[in-house]
Amino acid sequence: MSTTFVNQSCFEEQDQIPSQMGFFPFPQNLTLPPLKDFTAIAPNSLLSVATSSESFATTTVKKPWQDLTSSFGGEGQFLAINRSSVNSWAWREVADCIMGKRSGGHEHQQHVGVSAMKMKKMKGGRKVREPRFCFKTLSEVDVLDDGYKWRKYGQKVVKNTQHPRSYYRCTQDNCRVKKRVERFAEDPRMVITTYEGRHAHFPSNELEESQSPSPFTNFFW
DNA sequence: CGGTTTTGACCAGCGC
DNA sequence: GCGCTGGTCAAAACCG
Repeated sequence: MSTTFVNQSCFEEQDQIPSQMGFFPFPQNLTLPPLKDFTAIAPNSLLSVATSSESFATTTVKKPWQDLTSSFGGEGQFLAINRSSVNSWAWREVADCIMGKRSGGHEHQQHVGVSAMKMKKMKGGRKVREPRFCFKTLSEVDVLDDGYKWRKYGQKVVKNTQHPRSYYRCTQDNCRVKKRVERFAEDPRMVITTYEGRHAHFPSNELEESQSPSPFTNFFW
């Protein structure tokens, strides 16, 4: 099973990040709030989404974190992107781009730049690929707390990089979601996190809390 | 003692 | 076919 092309494609896309773009530091304390329904991502991070084996899109997160946290009722000190495939401005931008139905709506374009490109085709085109997305975050911590429990099952030094790539699998039974974590070769301050697959359950730390579930949890990653 | 991490071996895909 | 590379396995080590 070859799984090389997604990452490579993502990396190619980073050339399209505006050179003047600055990166905000990822907050040190990830304590509040827990990232139950959201995946933490710093402003100006690069978010790449792959929804099929055919294509993926990359969006640069530029919206001030205040806008997002207020619109989602959060109080945290960091930007969070809803994992849902709906109700997420960034996700919609990406989805529209992939579906090729990008239309007039210029409001969003003030905040988000989107680009998309074709992935390499699988040989034979037979294999079905899990949906996946990856994003870059400026962080001293390699593994960001996303609310799920992960078990490390491998580590590999990839070519032309000093930092190893780590492989994690969701510990939940019957959940085949995987993620990769690595340092960005051109800027080791940045962490690239790639998720593959969809969780068939809620985040583990959500079960321990008696809070009412978020309206977004119908579509979790 | 059970779950997690480490780490070398193994395997499959790809390019030459 | 062969070598390179990335992804996974699995046994041993580690840890609470």
